[in-house]
Formats: sequence, structure tokens, C-alpha cells
Amino acid sequence: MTVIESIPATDLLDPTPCATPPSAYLRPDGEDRYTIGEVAQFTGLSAHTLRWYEQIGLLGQVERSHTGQRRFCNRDLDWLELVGKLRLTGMAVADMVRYAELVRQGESTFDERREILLATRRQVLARIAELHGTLAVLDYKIDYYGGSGR
Amino acid sequence: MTVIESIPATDLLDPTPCATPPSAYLRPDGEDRYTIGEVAQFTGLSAHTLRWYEQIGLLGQVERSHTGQRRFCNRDLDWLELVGKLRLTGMAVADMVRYAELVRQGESTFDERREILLATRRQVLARIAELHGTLAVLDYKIDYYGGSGR
DNA sequence: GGCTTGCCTAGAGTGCACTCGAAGGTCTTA
DNA sequence: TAAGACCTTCGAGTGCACTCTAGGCAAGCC
Repeated sequence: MTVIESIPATDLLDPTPCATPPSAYLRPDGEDRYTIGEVAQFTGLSAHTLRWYEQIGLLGQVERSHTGQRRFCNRDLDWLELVGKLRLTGMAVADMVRYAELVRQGESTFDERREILLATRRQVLARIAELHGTLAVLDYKIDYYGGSGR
Repeated sequence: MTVIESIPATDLLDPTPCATPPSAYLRPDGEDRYTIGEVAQFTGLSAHTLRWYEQIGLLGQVERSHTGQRRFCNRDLDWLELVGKLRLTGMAVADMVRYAELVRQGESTFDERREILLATRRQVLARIAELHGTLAVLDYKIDYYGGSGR
């Protein structure tokens, strides 16, 4: 919960459109075929939720095995990590789907994507300020109830 | 939204159990009898929501006029202001109801109330840290999309 | 061969926090 | 005294983000 991550310089050159900061992959690229159960464990999302994400377009078409089972790749994990971060900001699923669609449309949507992220950034800053405000109220009342304990 | 409030020293002695930081009251104490519509306008909550809050015990018995209409007082506004702050922390309504019950039970519940607020405080701090983490990711991606704009 | 485990689909259900509608009573202003 | 804004209760509806159910397939193990 108290995760403030730093971003290694090696990642700053990553050319993929859905680049996100570092992940500890389960397997190296080329051998990256994960079952839905593995991904569920790795991301903390349920298998149900992962299927639902794909269904609503938040995940794009996931590859399938010859028997029709999903086989997620490292890139999918990257994307899910970003989705997780966006979810933490309070962004609505529908908005994330919109963003995912823009990613799928390619480079021509860079500007729009940047705008979305900038707007999200502003909302996060506002939310942080709001939380500092509630913190002041909480501290005031905690003091009233006999203080300390912090 | 960017409200970081300061608490005037004059309020620090307030002896009421549901004391909250300053409100700009509509009317001075003694003449503080507001209709539900006025309170709705003042708090931004709908009249429906205010009735629902009372119904579930988040608001305690609101006074009534001789014809049975609700007449809110400044104290109710104070309480609603606190509820608004707690709601901003993401506290569940059921938990706020629990807190309200403790307030109604009187001084013997001071310790328990302080514990609740301390726990909430920890959650708010964790949430702020989490948001700083998402901010780092957003900045990373915004840079990738051509930066600036902040 | 039978059992278990894990996966598939489509669609229904859940919990939260409101939010609204219906049917009717009351208050205010003209 | 009449219009219309505002009030009441009760219960149903909404939107979100999952979460689960049912019914079935496929692979691995004893």
C-alpha cells in the first residue's frame, strides 16, 4: 500500500506504446505464455475479472492455445500493471477502455492519450490535496479524543 | 477541491463530542432551523440522501416542526461536514454509522472513536502514498507521449 | 476408466451508495 | 383561495465494478 516507486533509467527508452515501469516477469520474453490462473495470482485480479476485462475491451484480444485457452504474454502483464495504476487513481473502467482503444489505434492518438493522462494527473493532485484536508480534520478530532497514538 | 484547511485556535476548546472545524453557518445558534432543502443546497447532498442518512442512523434524530417536517440545526450541519470528510477518505457508510452510534453513546466510547479515527488516518496516509506512486507512473508516461503540458 | 483440476462461455447476481417515483400532505406567495 | 413549491413515506431503480453460477470441455494422474 505504501509503494512509492522509482523508475530505473533503463526503462526510459522503452519504445512500446503501452510501456510501463518495471515488472518482475515470471518468464523471459519468448517463453511468456501464462494461463489465466497464473495471471490472476500475479496481478491479484480474479480470473473472472480478467475475462471480463478482455470482454469489455480493456485488455485487447489475448492469445489462445490450440484448445482455446487464454495465454497471456509479458506485454499483457505490463498493460495490466498500468491498468492497476490507473484504477488506483480512481479512473472509471469506461475511461480506461477508451484509453485502451486509443492505444490500439496507434501513434496518431498520442496527443489524445497525453491529454487523458494529464487530466488524470490533475485529478490525482486534487485528490491528494483533498486527502490532506481530511487529514487535518482527523488530526483535529484525534487530538480532541485524547491525542497521540499516531 | 484543493482545500487544505487550517483550524482556528478558538475551536480547539470546543467541548461538544461532534466538534468539527469551522462552518460558515447560515444562521446563528438559536435561529438555526433549516429545512431539508436548505441543507441539501448547503451540503451538496440531495434531500433524498439526507433522509436516507437519517433513516440508516448516520444522522441521528433530526428535530421536526409541529407538522412533522425536518428542521436541521447548526449541529447537524457540523456533523454532516464531518461525514463529508470521512466520506472523502473512502470510509464506508456502515463504518460511519458505527461511528455515529458511538458518538450517541457518549463519553465512554472516546477510546474506540479515537481508534477508528487513527485507523482512518493511517488509511488516508497509505492512500496518499499510493497516489504519489500513480503520479510517478503518470509522469513517466506523459513524458513518453511528449511531456510537458503540466 | 474415473477423478481432479483448470479452463471455457453466457448470463445472472451482488453490494454499495445513492437516486428516483408515486401518491399524497403542507406551506408560502399573489 | 388557489397555484405551485416543497414536504412526507415506502419501495423500487440505477450505475458501477465486479462476482458468481451453470453447464461443459480438456489434460494430467492413479
